[in-house]
Order: sequence, then C-alpha cells, then structure tokens
Amino acid sequence: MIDPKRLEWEAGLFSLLGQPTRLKLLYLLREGEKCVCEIHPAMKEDQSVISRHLIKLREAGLLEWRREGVSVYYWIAEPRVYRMLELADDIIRDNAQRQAREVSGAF
Amino acid sequence: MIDPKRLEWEAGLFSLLGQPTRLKLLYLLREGEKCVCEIHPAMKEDQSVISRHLIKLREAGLLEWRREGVSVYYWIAEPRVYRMLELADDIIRDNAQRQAREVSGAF
DNA sequence: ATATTCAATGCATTCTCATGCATAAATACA
DNA sequence: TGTATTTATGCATGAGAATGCATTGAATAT
Repeated sequence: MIDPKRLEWEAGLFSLLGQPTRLKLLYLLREGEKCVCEIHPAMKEDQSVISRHLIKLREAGLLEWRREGVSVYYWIAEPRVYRMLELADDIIRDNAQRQAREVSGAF
Repeated sequence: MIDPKRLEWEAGLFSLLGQPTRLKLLYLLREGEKCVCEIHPAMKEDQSVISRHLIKLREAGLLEWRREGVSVYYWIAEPRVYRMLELADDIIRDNAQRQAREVSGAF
C-alpha cells in the first residue's frame, strides 16, 4: 500500500493550495517579488491574515522571503505550483464543459 | 485581478485532494474499477466514511460510477489527477532535499 | 413477502482552520 | 531614548469538515 506519510505530505500540499486567499497570494506573486505592504492593500483580508498565509506558504517551501528594513519581501520559490494551478484549471474547465453537455442532453 | 469564482473552484479541487483518505482512494482506483465492497476492507475507515468520500470525488467529476446489483463500482474519470499527484510528489521530494541540504549547512 | 447484502444518509461529536482584534516584535528615524 | 512604520503573534470566535454509530434505502434471492 501507499506510505501513509506520503499521503499526509501530499494532502498537506494540496490543502495549502485549497484556500482561495492563498491561491490569490500565489497569483499576485506571479508578477514578481512583493513586500507585505504591497500585498496587503491588494486584498480584503486583515494584515494578520495575510501574514499568516504567507508564512504558511513559505514554511511549505513555496515562497522565499527577505527582510529589508521594516519591510518583508516574498517571492515564489517553487514555480511548479503554477503548473498545478494550470492543471487544475484544465480539469475544472473540461469538467464544466462535460456537465453542460450532459445537462443539455446532447451527450 | 483573478476571478474570485475561479479561485473558489481551484481551491475546491485542491481541498478535495487535500485529504489523505481521498488520496488513498484515488491510488486504490488507479489499479482499475472497484466496488465499495472491495475498497472498504482495504481501508481502516468506516464504510460510511468511504462512501461519503467516494461521493464527493464523483460529484467533483474525478470518479465515475455504476451500479451492478447491490454493488456500486467506482473508477477514475479524470486521469489527470495523477499528474497532479506526481507533480506534488516532485515538489515535496525536492523540497525535502533542499531542506536537508540547508540543515547540513552545505547549501 | 421476507430476509440478506451492500451502499448511502441522519445525526451528534470532535477537530482543524480561517478570521479579526489587540498587542508585541523588529527596524528605522528623529 | 522615544516615536513611527511594518510585520508577526496571542487569543477568542466561528465555520466547515471528517468521523463513527445507527438507520434507512436499494437490489437481489429464497
């Protein structure tokens, strides 16, 4: 059988991506390095919330960070996450199409 | 900005994969179509739990199903999930290596 | 019709996680 | 040293999800 630890790790990574706010952060950082002071105004959530999500992402190795004065800059450390996002989009899109076809009866 | 609905859908798919029991189900079904009566004994969770997870996966379009007598058979409807699992594994593995290197100081 | 088998659902419980407010910590500047 | 700015943390709250038990529902066979 599959190693339970592997299942846990995989699930951990997917759970990390299973959160709209974190996904939005990843999309934001796709544009390049940004400090929290830039990220925060671009989102509706509290600053503390943003901070926590960023920390989670960096602890998972998806982000890298750097302190510059009082500011903290984050950037993408693992570009392959975007391939996962694209794959997810593909699956979601095709699924929607298939369901639309089924509903219309023209399957 | 990114469409919030898209974020929700993506997060929904990732959340679905962010659960060890569901991942295990996907790995099991990689071997081919199986009925719940085969799946259930292969796992430690209650039958009701298995049933619920399978239903979630099929409602998301990842599984297909068929009833044969009293038995219900499930199989993979979206093989691209395995691409996602492999990608996740790659990321996790490389991350572990990198962290090991950092800890050992030989970065 | 009854009994049997397999899968799904109702319900209560537990647990995790996200969130926001207030506060602390870190850094720079006057 | 004190003050201002930016980011992180402590804490309480609430929402959602997973789980197990008991029961119902669906299909078949006797």
